[in-house]
Amino acid sequence: MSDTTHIPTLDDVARVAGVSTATVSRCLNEQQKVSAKTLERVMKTINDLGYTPNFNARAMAAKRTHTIGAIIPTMENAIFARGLQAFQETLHASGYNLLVSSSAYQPDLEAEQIRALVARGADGLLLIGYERGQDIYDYLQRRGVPTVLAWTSHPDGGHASVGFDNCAAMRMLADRVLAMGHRRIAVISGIVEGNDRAEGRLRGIRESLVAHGQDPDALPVIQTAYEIENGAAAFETLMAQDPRPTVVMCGNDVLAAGAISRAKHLGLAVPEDVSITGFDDIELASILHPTLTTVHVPHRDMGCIAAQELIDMVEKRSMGATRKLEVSLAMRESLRPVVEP
Amino acid sequence: MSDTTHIPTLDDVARVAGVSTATVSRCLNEQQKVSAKTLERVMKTINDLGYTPNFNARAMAAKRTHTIGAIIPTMENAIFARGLQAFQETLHASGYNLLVSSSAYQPDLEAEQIRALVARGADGLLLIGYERGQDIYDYLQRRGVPTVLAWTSHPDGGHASVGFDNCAAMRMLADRVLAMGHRRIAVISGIVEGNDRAEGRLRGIRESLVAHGQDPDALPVIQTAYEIENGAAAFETLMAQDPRPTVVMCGNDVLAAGAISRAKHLGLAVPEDVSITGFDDIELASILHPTLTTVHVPHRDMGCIAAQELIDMVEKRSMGATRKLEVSLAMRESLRPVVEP
DNA sequence: CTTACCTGTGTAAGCGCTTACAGTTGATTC
DNA sequence: GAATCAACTGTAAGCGCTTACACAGGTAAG
Repeated sequence: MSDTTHIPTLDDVARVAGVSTATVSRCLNEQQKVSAKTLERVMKTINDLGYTPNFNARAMAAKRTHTIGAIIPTMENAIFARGLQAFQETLHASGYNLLVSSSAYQPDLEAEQIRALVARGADGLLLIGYERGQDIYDYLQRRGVPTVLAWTSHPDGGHASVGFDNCAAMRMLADRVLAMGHRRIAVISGIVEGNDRAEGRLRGIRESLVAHGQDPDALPVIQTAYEIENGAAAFETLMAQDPRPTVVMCGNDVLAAGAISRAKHLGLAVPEDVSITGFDDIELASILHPTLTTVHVPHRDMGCIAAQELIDMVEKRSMGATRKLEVSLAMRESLRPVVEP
Repeated sequence: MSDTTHIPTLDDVARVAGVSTATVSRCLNEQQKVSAKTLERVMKTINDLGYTPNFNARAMAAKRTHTIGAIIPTMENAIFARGLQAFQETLHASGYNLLVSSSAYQPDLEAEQIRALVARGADGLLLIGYERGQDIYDYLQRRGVPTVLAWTSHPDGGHASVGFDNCAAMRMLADRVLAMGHRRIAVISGIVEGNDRAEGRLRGIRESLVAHGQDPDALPVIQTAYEIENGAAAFETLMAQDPRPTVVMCGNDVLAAGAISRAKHLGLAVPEDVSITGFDDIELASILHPTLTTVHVPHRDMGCIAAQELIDMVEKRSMGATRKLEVSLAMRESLRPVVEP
């Protein structure tokens, strides 16, 4: 046996089956255009030879890849896992494949990955949030790549998007916190720069303060990357103030998990000594001790709808709509009313 | 402005810059073969035109993609996140891109994705575990695709692999559990069928029991998919036995997190009423309450080494070695000695 | 018996790159 | 001054597919 094993091509199949390459191609892509007899013979040959179509050649000739690209800010924690899973499942059901990249919250890396996915021939793209350079939107438009923005709700509906209003959502939670009598609020926020979701959430708290006659500029805020350890460190810093905050509102559940963990180390009881809130309602939120009060985001719905929207744009060249989903509060143990002294 | 915007190709660049396509290609791939003057002019043209090379055409002509594929069983939880992140970073540093798919622990889906990645021209593959059909290994060999197996240590070193001995690792933990006086052990295992890691871990416990003169067949075991909720449900079932186990050993940290959460709901104190152990030492393990005693796996090292190994195999056509990493016990609060009655 | 049409198949022209090979030029050597 | 060579650059042949178009043969309609 020679070691120069030949990888079978469509030509090989055609030759062995005694038909033209066009017919083999039709057997693969448009079976109804081929007679039953020919189809059977060709399929048998394909099997015998162990032939697999070359994806790149296919993409090149057809100018279609049935591939959708998605770029998410991080894969390290579960923030996007559930939504992306639903996105993937919906795509798969319609015969599309998903290619995922992580941008590590770096705009230039995201730009690079967008170009890479487009260069690979992605039929459409899913991006998180709306805040990015106009040049990127121009590029996407020029290349004619349908794009859906998720996890956000674009202020002026210039783009197709599926998400929710981060600001209004967090404001709803802050309203509740204030209604419970909390007046000394501190915040652990994600990095706001270049992240419209984090910015919106923080703004929601400030707006709520204003509506309740509080001074938003007096609000203690620490911005930090979404990692458990960062949440823990920020919590400790915030609790060193005098007087201590009665509640620490976190930009997401991961930061909140860090805060709760550190509270325990510091000998602080949650919620007796200090209340803590999160955002996202990932699985983690309900197994923490205490269970975490947070904003519930319909991740699976978001993923499904985004996929449907994108497929529609790809196949019908439609414009793509703006879909706004409702969020709700998940009231659990980690938040409770201020006790009068 | 017409709406039939043309996407610039290498030909366009060549024409505008007044050189041949070969020269443009050289500017992109082997700059040292081009004169400084030509290079500058071509690069300027590329910029002016906003040209991006077509990945598929490139892959086709060069028969190289600088892309590595990885198929992991799940993206839903963080089990593989850290290792994969390290894998990705190491690849990136050497100019390779990573394509990730999730097989959802389904062997046939994994097979399908292997073919898909090979069809896309992946230069190499990372797979988790060694247990899969011989046909897949044959296929990979025939296509000449270098492959590294990770998260496992293949019994007979027929394949390149980077991992650890799941059986020995879990046995080490079980030895410790037994040394602490526990005799009523129960196990929440991952699904063993088609998962050599889960099988090895379970076997490790049994081997330890035998070594300590216990009957391995009397061990209560529940097999379930790696999800928090499943761990919780299994825990409740196991604790319904009479007499109750004094320790519940879990196949990984995710199951353990579910067990701890359910223990709280049932009013059982951990570790006072029952000890719980995990496996993997993901970030979650140290923020649980109580903190989780588990087996620490060097995920980052594993990812880095796997990447280096794979690149070496791709570029030097080397055979690929078998690398076995050491694991250690992370002794935390959730496990404690049995208290004499 | 034409004419028209439908079904199934083949021919061949690309898709946008890379690269072996073949020049062309100017500098260097004897 | 001819020969040699190095440094660039161009020509053109694919890479493995899809698909517009052409064509053959059979059926139905006039």
